[in-house]
Amino acid sequence: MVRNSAIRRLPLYYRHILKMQKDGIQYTSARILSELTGVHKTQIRKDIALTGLVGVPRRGHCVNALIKAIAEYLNWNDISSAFLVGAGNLGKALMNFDSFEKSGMKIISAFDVNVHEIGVVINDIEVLPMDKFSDLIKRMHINIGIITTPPEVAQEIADIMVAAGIKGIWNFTYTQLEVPDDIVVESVDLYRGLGVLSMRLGNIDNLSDEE
Amino acid sequence: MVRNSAIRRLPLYYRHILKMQKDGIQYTSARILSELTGVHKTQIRKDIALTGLVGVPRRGHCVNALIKAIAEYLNWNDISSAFLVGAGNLGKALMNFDSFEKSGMKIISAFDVNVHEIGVVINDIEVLPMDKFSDLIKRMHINIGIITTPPEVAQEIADIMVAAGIKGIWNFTYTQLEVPDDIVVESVDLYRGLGVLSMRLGNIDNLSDEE
DNA sequence: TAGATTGTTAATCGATTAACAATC
DNA sequence: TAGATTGTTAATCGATTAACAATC
Repeated sequence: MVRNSAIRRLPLYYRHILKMQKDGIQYTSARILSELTGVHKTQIRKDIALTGLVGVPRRGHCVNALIKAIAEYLNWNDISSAFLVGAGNLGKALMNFDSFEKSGMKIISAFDVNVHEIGVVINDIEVLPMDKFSDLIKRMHINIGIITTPPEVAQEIADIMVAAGIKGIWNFTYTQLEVPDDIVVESVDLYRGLGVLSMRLGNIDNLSDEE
Repeated sequence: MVRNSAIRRLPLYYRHILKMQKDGIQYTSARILSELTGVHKTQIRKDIALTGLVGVPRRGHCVNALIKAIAEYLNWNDISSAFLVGAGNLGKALMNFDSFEKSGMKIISAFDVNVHEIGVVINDIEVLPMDKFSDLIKRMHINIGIITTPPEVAQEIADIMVAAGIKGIWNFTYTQLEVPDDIVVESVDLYRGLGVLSMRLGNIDNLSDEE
């Protein structure tokens, strides 16, 4: 079983390597990537090894080959289609992220229950009424469901998505979704990061008070 | 040094305990929280111990005391003021999150370079021109800077924030910010999660192909 | 060749889980 | 009392880092 922590580092390397390609650099090494990202060089070697790419001693890795290997490993070449549910500001923000397509995902349509949002087109993505969701998702080959609704309805939406045959859910609410084991769920819980920020800032204040 | 991983779990318990309070439940236990969150019960005991709260054998922990202890530990009681830079959709989405105030942070003003956004008021937060940023931040007691700009300008904004005396940065771009050691940075990099989702979905497809 | 880098194995570190005495 | 839960110490697990032979 490959560890998620390794998979999470690969997009980081990827962006730096992409920049190197743009700058016309042909070869890079674990040492260089380590300096750029702060990740230990042995870690980087192991992560690259996951992709199956073999490097050249004394020269490092070919930038073009690295890009290809990482994109292939992360399955970023064949793009999954996604439906987004909840076309509020957060939903709209995601619809505006063009570069998701470079990361293996394309948002095809958005859905909302709010009549004021229906018909709105953002970045070529139309907001449709929620009651068309199940019908459309079965007809099209949609793999990913994105949930940007209020937390109270997240589980309900997830259930609808699973019933419609979705394979992966990107959940932007703090609700912990209950889904079958074969469904991949990736959650972004903003409050957890905010806890760290708030807690660490509190410690700084307390320290200076003690001086 | 307290581990970030523990701090990240506390907001999770907090929400479940808050719900218990709402439902009139007076006592809870590590076993119950474990069932709700999926976190191991010993882990939960250790995390609660961090807050300094002592439980009652055979009964568990008092819900009200737990809420108080976690909020205090995460420093969620004294609310830090924040300035947000980048009033696009993502920035607006964050401005609309009222519940951040319950998590120790309040967004006071937003800033943007786009003249069309200036003057816009969202959820009582006004969007001001970026050139007023440094002046205002020095006059008010602002601890947190939120970056929801395009990634290319994130470092520049971070530099301005640090120069203006900000103590913590919540970074929503994938740019890896370079800041002095005493600045707390919490980053939300959407692409890293998308890598996991895409990669795991690819494996599912491959597995079914092999059947 | 000399030296920088790879890839891998071993050691360390930290986080998670198991075990268990103490307690009400 | 009996039994469920706490809090803590010990054991395990996994991830990170160090060490080093192989290579061009």
